[in-house]
Amino acid sequence: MARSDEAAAFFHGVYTAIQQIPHGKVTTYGHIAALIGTRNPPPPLSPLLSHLTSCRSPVPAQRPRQVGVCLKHLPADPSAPFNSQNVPWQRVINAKGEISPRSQPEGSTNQADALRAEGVEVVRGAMGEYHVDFAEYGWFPEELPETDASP
DNA sequence: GTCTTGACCGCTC
DNA sequence: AGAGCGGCCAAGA
Repeated sequence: MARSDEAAAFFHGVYTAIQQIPHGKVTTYGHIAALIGTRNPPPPLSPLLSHLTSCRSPVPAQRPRQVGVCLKHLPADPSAPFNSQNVPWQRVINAKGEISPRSQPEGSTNQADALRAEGVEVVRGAMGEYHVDFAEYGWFPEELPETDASP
């Protein structure tokens, strides 16, 4: 199994998990990674990924960073299976409940605007950072819901 | 080929 | 209570 397949499976899992986020709700990069790790070894995911998840703690805590990379590489092409239009990347924020000020400051602003458009109350911090209240808008399911009814 | 960086998280000082 | 550091995986130069 080439690592590219592992990466593809990881990307697929990340995008699929993000698509499960309900409208008007937000979650964290870490939780997305946790969902993929907590999820039982599914057929699409190769055994190596499962091994990595079970090797250490039940949930590897270093995946979240890669989740951000996945979103970074999220194609904007509508024809792609997963694109910025199908995947609500805007509903993913960091564990501090804030929008990471990544490279382009406009990106965070756009993300905050998109969240507000969904009815999410985004509070701007004193340092210009955007904060979202998890207690009201957080979405942290234990596992991914079985949307796909084809076992 | 190798090296550095990155939309992060948790623990430690 | 606040700030700093290490660690993991993958893409880009």
